[in-house]
Amino acid sequence: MPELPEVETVARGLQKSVAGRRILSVRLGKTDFIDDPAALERQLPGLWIEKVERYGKFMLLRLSARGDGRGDSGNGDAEAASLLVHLGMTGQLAPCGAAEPCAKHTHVWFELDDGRELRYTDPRRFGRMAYLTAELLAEELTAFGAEPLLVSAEEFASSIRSRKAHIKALLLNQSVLRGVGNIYADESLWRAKIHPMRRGAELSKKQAQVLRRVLQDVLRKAIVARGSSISDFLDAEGEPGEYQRHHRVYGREGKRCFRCGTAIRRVIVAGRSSHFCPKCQPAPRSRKRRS
DNA sequence: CTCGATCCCTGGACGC
DNA sequence: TGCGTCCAGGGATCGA
Repeated sequence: MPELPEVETVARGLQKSVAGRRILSVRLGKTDFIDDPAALERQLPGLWIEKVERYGKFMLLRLSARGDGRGDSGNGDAEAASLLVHLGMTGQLAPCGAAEPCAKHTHVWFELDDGRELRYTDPRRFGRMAYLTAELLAEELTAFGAEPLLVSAEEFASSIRSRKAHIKALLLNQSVLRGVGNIYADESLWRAKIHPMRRGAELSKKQAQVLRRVLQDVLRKAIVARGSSISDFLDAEGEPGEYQRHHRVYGREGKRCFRCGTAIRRVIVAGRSSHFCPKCQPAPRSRKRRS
């Protein structure tokens, strides 16, 4: 399940393996996850992949019509377009030899100028792909919140403490922070000793400060470990990540808390499984019942 | 505007 | 062995 560290891992891999290559042709299978399939087929052939970047959980393949691989001078930038890719739950984007057999659920093939193909595979098709001009891309990206690894303490605290929603929902909300998903939300709440159903506005300044620090720490360590491979995440080289070995609560319902030994519990918050230690992460006071 | 519930999709786990 | 059911979850959408 690609979240920020997994997408960062894939983007870095693709930056190494396909940046500087030219797209010769595009072939499409199922297209219900593509904004405008015809635009891909029409616009991409002939363009160079200048650079692969991450934005939240998105990958941005920066394209150009010239392709000296240097971004470089001149105009043209007004024309610069990007391929936006979201891996959803099960998406994979990786290059391979054009002659290699295709994995099941391969839906997009980009023929490259070096005999390889960049292929997109996604069984559940929760992902998204779109060809966007610079202008449309800029518009698209305004909907997202701060980058978790760059957000200042002040901005983080104010965006959380001004909200009444559950803290878990806020961490998952891409217009608040971009890139955090279920695993890293649970892991950072456990480290910060904050119950997932606490309200954003309930957090003290100190708690917000701690939460930001542990979230950044978890994300950085997960990037070093090349992400978490829970079910089927593989990076652009086809390798699994290692960070699942460091999980403290995610997927550990019924097992002992690493800090206090209490059984880890799971509740649904914001429609998602939320794992927490009932002792280390005390529940908010429930308003009803007093004897 | 804010928040929460529902739905999309497929493969894997599990019960009988 | 096979069939049915449930669950995983990012994000779009809708209603309160």
